[in-house]
Amino acid sequence: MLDIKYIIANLDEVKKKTADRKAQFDFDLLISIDEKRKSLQAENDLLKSERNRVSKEIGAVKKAGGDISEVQAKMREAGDKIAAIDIELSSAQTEMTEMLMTLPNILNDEVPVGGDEEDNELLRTWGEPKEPSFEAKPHWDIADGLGILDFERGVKISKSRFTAYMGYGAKLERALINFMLDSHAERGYQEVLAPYLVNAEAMKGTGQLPKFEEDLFKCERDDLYLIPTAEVSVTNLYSNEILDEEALPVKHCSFSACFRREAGSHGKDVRGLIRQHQFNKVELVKVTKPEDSESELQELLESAEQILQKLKLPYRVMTLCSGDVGFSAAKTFDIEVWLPSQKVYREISSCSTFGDFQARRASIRFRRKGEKKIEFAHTINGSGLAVGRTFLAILENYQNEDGSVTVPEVLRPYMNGLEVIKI
RNA sequence: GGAGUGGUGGCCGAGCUAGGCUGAAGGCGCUCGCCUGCUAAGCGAGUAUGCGGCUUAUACCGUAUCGAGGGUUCGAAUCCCUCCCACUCCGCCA
Repeated sequence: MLDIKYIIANLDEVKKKTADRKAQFDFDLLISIDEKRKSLQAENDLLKSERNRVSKEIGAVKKAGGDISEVQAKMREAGDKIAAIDIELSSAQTEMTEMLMTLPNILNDEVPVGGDEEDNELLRTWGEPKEPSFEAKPHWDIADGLGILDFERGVKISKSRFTAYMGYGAKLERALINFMLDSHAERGYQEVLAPYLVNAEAMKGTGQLPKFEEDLFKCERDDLYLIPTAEVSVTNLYSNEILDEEALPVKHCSFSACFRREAGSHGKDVRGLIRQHQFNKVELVKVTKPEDSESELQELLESAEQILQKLKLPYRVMTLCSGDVGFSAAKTFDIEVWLPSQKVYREISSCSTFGDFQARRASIRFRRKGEKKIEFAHTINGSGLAVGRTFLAILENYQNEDGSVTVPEVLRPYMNGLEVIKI
């Protein structure tokens, strides 16, 4: 959420940045609601002030045995008026907040202006895409051959886009999770295991609600939502808190299953593990001071990249353009891993800084040592990495001509020393 | 799911069946100052947040907030209603 005061003071900039995203927003309406809200409050405060003053007097007079019936009647009228304004005021406040909750974050200046992912900019590339001497198979064929993924049975017990991992498949997935968590822990990230079901407040805090309800799985009768990413649960651990400066930066790594309805992506990536309703992910989450957020974002990006480097998987890093940056983010880097079967790079991580956007929504604040003033923190997060996509990238990049898959060296300690997955 | 207890400031904890002087006693913690050879103790002062106003470095003023929402009242932490949450016991269950 943006600060209404900031919006008013920097209206042109905010309008331009919103337009760069190709987002629609009625700023005139917002401003008029805000003005209405302020004048209502001024009027209301004045009346309440008067009421408080007179009420105290009434108490004193009554105690002294004086007559209060006349003032009482007058105050009754004042009370009615206050009640009426209260209703108007709170509806203006609600209206304003609801509007603000649908306004996307302001993009950082470095974000390239562009329409869609075609306009994303290449930041760097790591590793050489290997050219196998044979025709690279897609991961679903490899997995089928090895019996490590059971797409049919996954669908049988649930629905499409749900998959069962079998045998070494399950083990490889688990190895990846542990490997990733251990790697991040070495870099100072504290591990967190948080709830997968969260309330609407948490979803509003990180920006999934109110705008993107259709993307979420909801447990209607309990009024809880399945998290689409651990970002939601981990970031919101600090909601409505005022942190000590020394507690910053908060650095967490968190494994979770993630649940996404993938509304609007029917027919996309229907085969294989690329786009599942449920997938595993190790998420990195930071809460920082404003002045540290840029360097902490870079560090977080490197933390995500090191996983691919250790796994020796070729990748590239893209700076998302204005049209492709998500609603809550101020700037985003995507890491894309090489997939030999499709000969393309596919997203495997998304690392973003949110400025104080989420912190305002979730009310995550901090106080500098010796200062009285409270400031909003900055939040940062990124996948480190999407485990399912890492799994499939390994199958494709480490596949051998005979259908077996070599286990990346760094994973072998997590696989009881297994070097090759074969039939 | 059944029965019971309870939700007050960073924490503990008064106040809540006599509704006003209680943003809220007291204690702890913390901050600053004093004192002290050092530490401890002691002494003094301070110590919630949102919104609005005014300044804009502070300060200050108004208002709201004692789980949430609503009601009664001139006035509610205190009375009434609804909901939420936590804890204990029973049941169930990993």
